[in-house]
Amino acid sequence: MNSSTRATLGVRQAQKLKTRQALLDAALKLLEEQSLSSLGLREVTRVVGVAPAAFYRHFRDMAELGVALVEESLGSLHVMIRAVLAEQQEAEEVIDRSVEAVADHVRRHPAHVRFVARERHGGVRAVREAIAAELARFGDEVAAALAAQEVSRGWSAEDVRMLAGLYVDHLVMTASAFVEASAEEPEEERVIADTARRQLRLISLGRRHWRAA
Amino acid sequence: MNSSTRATLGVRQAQKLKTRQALLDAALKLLEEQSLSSLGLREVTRVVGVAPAAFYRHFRDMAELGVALVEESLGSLHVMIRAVLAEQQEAEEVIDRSVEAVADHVRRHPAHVRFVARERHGGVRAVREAIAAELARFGDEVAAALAAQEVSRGWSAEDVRMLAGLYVDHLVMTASAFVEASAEEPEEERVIADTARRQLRLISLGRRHWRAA
DNA sequence: TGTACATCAGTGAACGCGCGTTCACTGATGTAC
DNA sequence: TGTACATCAGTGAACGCGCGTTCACTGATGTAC
Repeated sequence: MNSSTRATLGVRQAQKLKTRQALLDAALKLLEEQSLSSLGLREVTRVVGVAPAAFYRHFRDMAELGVALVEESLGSLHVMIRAVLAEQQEAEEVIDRSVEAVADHVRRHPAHVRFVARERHGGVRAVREAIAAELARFGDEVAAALAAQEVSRGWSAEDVRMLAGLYVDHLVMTASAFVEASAEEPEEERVIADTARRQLRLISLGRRHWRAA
Repeated sequence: MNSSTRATLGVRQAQKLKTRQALLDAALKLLEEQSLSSLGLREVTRVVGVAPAAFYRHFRDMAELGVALVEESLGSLHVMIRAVLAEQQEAEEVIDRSVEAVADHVRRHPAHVRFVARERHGGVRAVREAIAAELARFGDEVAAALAAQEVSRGWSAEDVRMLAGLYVDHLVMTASAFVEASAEEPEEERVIADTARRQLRLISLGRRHWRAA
């Protein structure tokens, strides 16, 4: 905790936040090897080094912790997406930068990416819904950026949103592929990046030849 | 059990297969609401109505049952994919038929589709690997079919495989979307089908304009 | 066909274990004056 | 600044419960003659 946080929140609240974060970190780490619906409250508190009952000072149950993890995981991804969208460059260059940004993001936050991939269709409804809602927001944001581009002149809003969905799905897919490969040979990472780039190039080509209906 | 099965296997083996199938069916049903890594052996045997220890006559553990479910789930999908690939028609028509086939498959086997979507990135390694291997086979098969088409003249094998991967990923994505929507309003199903068709149309357009490198 | 023995799918009781949740508590931090 | 009281994050013991796994068993089915 830095001094400004302490000054704003007081020692007690700062300590509480610290414990909360430790619970989130411990859970995220444990979730590399299992899924949320099988993660135990006691497992998490044991790693953190607090009594099991302390968990309830921060979360009602594991589902609530999961939703907090979704916010944390997709928050950082959101930042990355915004950065890529902000750049205005040649299509080819945007593709290269995007794939590199995704690869980099996965390298920096492998556990977050794995968590989202795993729980996107996982066994905890509240978490699935939180992920779906956040990915839908990404889609809207990408759609807004696409609509502003010259290539989209004459496109219907639905078509732009459809394309944005394709990009977001592709992003999640690529990130999942990276995170699952990372444990194996580094060569595989290059293959995934290369495939992702070619797929994006093909989509970009389809985009340019789309007949505005 | 029909008479030919009984004649081939004998009463005892036929009964054993029946129990095994009952275990698979019960597990699949329970997995609509949870994930494999949290599914208990006792839960499954309780639904079937056999003693917990009977489970071990059929599977070493839940992971092994999960792998059997992967075979069952992707086997039927495999049949569907083959049927679609076998048809030789106009691109537009192939798209419509494919999306309808996927929608139909999800309507017929919702639990299988949900299972694959959930466990594709789930917490059980053996099951993830079984799904990945089977989807890779689908990709190869789709690639072979694409390569045989006129449009692919001059394409490298890698590019064809890249496109096949895009199709398989899109199929899984669309199936997941259908199965998650089904519980809600039927209108949503139409929207998903419509989006899927337009995305496939855009990809098809990109394919036609791909410069053979 | 009938008999004697072998196989083996499923039983039911037992086990030790870790789980989620509750509760009254403690003691450091916060607040009012 | 100092004191008296309030707050509340974290404790530790206790609970009942369902879990996975083991084991010797039973009795229907299969096999050999």
